Amino acid sequence: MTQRIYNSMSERVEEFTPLEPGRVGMYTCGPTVHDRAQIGNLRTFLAEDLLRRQLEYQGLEVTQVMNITDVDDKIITKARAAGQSLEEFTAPYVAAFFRDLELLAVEPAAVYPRATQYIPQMLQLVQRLLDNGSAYVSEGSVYFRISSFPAYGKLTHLDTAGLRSGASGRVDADEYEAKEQVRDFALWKAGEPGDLASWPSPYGWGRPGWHLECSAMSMDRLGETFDIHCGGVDNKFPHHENEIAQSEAATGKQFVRYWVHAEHLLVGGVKMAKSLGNFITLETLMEHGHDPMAVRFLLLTGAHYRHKLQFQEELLEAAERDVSRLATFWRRCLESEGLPGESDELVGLATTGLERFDRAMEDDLRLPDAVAALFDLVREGNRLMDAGRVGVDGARAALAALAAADRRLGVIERRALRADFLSPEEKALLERREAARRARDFALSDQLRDQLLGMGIQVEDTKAGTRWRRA
RNA sequence: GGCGACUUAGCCAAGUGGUAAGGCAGCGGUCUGCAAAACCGCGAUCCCGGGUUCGAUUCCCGGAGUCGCCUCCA
Repeated sequence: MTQRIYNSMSERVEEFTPLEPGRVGMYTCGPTVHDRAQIGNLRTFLAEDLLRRQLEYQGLEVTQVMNITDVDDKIITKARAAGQSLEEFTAPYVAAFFRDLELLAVEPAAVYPRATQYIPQMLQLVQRLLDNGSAYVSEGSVYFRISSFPAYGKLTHLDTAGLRSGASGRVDADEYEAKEQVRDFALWKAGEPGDLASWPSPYGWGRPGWHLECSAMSMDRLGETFDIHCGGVDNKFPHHENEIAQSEAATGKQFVRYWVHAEHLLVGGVKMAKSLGNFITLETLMEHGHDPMAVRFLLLTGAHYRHKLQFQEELLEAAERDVSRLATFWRRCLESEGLPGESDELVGLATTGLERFDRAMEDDLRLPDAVAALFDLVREGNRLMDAGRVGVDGARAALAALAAADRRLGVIERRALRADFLSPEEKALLERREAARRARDFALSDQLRDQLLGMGIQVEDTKAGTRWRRA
């Protein structure tokens, strides 16, 4: 019943034991709000949601912190171009981000601190680093002196001395002139007074370097050593490596105990990214008629979180069928309450099904495997129900197992219970069809059924009577 | 150039030293007035070549291909 999780630092699956029994501190790198999140970003947040839900399922009390980066070069450039303040420019993207999370049933973090609210804490951290010789001031900026931190590179296992600076072709060499060494990174960037992103500091006006905020916020909210730090794989280097350096150099303590990284979402074989122009947002998918629960299901179960996931919009159709199948079975269990049936093979199947699900989840969140157990349960449950061999106990047990799984999966109940109501016109159509069908006027009955389907209502005739659902 | 990951049926994708989950799609049935939902049946020499082993898809070596990171990145 203990959780196992892959730790990027050790490069192996480890047993998870929190620093403080029963409580977990979890920091998750959040969005930089210069644009709408694309679904590759969302995949990472969903993986983090899955981990958090799993830990809570195991009875742990999780304090999750997710930062919002509301000051960085892109934001500054765009805000300046729009003639807006940082706050004005980022507000709509912050709102859109929270809306996406809510649509995807992501459980809210305890706090969402923003970089612009943490300037004092960041400056304190900079001062500590200057005081102990880990940093230096140069031309109004402050840089971290990597040569002072021998463990640098321990997360990504890179030999930074041999790094080919600029190998990615993304860096302008001029940027390095003020540094002692090319690999040193900025803690504080010199700026101009009165600029839309400039704060006073002992080193002059300026703004924080990107890595600094995560160290300042995480240690402020979770302590100088905390349990879990998550993010996308592309944040391992340099972001997380730099966080480790500046945090551990400042405190002399281990910064993070377990590093958890989610893999990329690929499209057409390559990483989905804003800069590549191959990105897609949740909003777009919804405009295409896709259900957010299908998006959640696909991003979470389409592949294990540490594996790349090939996104194709057609896969969402399959995901929709999957979610619908689970939700249909859920409702069928609800409706089975009170049926006589025989007791009750389904009770045992529900138990073993959930055990299989839990076992897979405990082993580094192997959700794709866990879901297979769920589908086995659904198939068996349907089979037994078709045969009239399910009673109250079985239905309840199956429902309980599904609910337990859904505490992690997070799609079944939401889909099963989603607002289902009929407009007066729809209701009238349904009643007319009922009357026609009773009169065995199948031509009219079928025509009305087609009409309803065109309106998104699937009509089903069962032994127990006619029912309907939103297709 | 350095480091790392991946390669399993039409598609997505689990997994194991003893001949391979699940889903979607497809085909054939059952049920239904017809559908829908559901159920039953049908599909894989696990990238290639060596090696270790009684036995490898699973471990080791080599090769091919794809992808990621190497200071914007989830």
